[in-house]
Amino acid sequence: MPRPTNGVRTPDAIREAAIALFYEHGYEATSLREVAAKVGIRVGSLYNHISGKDELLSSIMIGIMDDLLAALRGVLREHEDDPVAALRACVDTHIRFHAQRAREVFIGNSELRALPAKEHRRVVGKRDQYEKLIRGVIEEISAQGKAEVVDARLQTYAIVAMGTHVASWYKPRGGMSLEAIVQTYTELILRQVGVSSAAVASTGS
Amino acid sequence: MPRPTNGVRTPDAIREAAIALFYEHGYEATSLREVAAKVGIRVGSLYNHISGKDELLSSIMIGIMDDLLAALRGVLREHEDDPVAALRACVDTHIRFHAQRAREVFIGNSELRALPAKEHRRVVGKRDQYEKLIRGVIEEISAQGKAEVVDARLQTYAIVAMGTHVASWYKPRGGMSLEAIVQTYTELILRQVGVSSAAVASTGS
DNA sequence: CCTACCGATCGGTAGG
DNA sequence: CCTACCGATCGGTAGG
Repeated sequence: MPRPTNGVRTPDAIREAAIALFYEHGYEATSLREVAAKVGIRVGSLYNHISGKDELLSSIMIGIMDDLLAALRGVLREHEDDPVAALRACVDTHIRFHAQRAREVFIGNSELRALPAKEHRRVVGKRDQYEKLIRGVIEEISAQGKAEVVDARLQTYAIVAMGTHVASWYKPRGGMSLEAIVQTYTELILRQVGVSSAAVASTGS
Repeated sequence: MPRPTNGVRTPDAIREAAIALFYEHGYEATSLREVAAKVGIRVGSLYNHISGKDELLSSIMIGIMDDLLAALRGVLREHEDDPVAALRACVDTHIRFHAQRAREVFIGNSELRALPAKEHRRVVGKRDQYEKLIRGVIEEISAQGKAEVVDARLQTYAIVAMGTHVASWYKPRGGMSLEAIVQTYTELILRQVGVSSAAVASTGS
């Protein structure tokens, strides 16, 4: 029965503290005592909210993948009829998500090996689903003759890699606005997929 | 005075064992006892060859960056007169290096935060140099009017990100040959930089 | 949510 | 290169 003295629920505070510390020092290098200290409680009290350190990591990693998948699915539903517009929306969502939730995304990519086997498979499975959705859009564009696709799998990887990379350097108060980053990357991706100018213009921003 | 009983120098064996374990479990999750066991000695004996766990990590990370920089500089020297050919060579070297030395590259990207401040700065400095070299090539192509550069920094990032990503999935016995991966990524990068077909053809492989 | 404690393991050292 | 050991810290638990 945690006291919500400051308006923040203890489970949320634990999650936020864990994200900040796992991001900054890594999962293995973070002790539950540090997490507890950041929340303002003692280590024993953590166990009223979590079952263990690995479950804390698993919930963060599965949560971020679920949110990412949900965001992509939502965006695809809005553009079922126009794959070029869908690709633009995918890139937009992908880059924004990776920039805005950079810490969780970074954890998701760097701590996979720290997960128990079962949770490892779940996270990898969700990542595969995500890639398959983007790849499907690229193949649709190709099937409509609106792009010159060389290798849909590698071209999907190129998109994924950009997001991961953005998450590693983007800072909200950095030199470049998120809008500008999204716009530039969208342009690069469209070039890379070989979308013709006509197709771009017909759905242009 | 280590005995070279099996033809492998103990320092090399320690380095190889550390790379394998840091890659598989991470730096913090790897104990020096595991490293020693893999080499076939006891933990105390490690200290005849290393000064500490962090120095072991630092030497791996600085070593990989030095090798990567040297490879890129060598390739640039061969194409000083033709920036489009230089870019092709950069991508070739970048992808091959990241595929062939995937474990070290992965460590280099995931364990930066585990480095002492001084070594952290050194590694980041070398990475900045690397990016600056690639960016310079892109800007040269742009200055010669042979490409449509949108943002040289982000386009450099896109190249770097692909290599990092390749390092995360490439397996020598995987389904796709390294040759095919290099060829596809080169094509994608050239598209992305906006190199005109004529310029590509004039230096085509 | 706290105090007090557990066994296990860590990086590193002494001395040979 | 080995044995034997150090203090520190870890994740987790008992009992309140």
